[in-house]
Amino acid sequence: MSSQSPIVAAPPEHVVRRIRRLRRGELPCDAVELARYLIGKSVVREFTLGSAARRIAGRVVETEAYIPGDAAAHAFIGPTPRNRSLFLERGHAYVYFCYGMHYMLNVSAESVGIGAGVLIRAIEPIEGIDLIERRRGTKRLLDLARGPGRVAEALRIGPRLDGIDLCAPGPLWLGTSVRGSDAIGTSVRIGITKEAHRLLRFYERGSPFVSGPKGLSREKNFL
DNA sequence: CGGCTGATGATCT
DNA sequence: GATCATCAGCCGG
Repeated sequence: MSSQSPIVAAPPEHVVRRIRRLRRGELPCDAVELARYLIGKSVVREFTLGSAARRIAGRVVETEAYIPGDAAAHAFIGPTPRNRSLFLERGHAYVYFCYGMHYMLNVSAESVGIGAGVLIRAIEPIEGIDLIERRRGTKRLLDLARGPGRVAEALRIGPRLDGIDLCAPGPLWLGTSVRGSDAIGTSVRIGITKEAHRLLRFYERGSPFVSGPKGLSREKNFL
């Protein structure tokens, strides 16, 4: 596989329509387990464009867990106005602004009052690809949502979605997987300096939609 | 393909 | 004033 266009086909519309919203009870009540669980699941964005209802959906292929007591986690310093969504019951969105220009989507983990989350680092676009291309300003499929900043831009996620329930009907929710997922690889997390040795990044093995240095997503990381 | 860097602003010390 | 859970663009091999 080189720099040529990848052999990846989005599922046809009738398959995509089968996505069912995940109930909160289906989400593991543990950030690490949740991070693994979310690989292969769907993220669905619903919004109106002009007067038309539109939908964008993707398949999660890469996550990172930020666990209680983790110095690299935003929740580590305790609740603040910025990170309060991390302390919500599992399955809520924590959206924050980083590096002055990117938003990032996390799914709160654990139970109420415990600050933990799962960063969605990459998704494979499966529905509304034309809308994503327009928003992202590129037609390169692999660049549409590879990396957490790109995920948020692809899904039109901004500060207004911070704190919303991802297990309820609304503009953004988690759904079942549209296709069986491959084995899950593990590695250190990307872009942090504290707690850098912890193996809390998870990704779908072999997926070209996964972000980060190639060496982090190789065979050797499969346990 | 890999490595480097400037952009750009909220949050916290 | 430093520190970011980043990205696009540019440069070299």
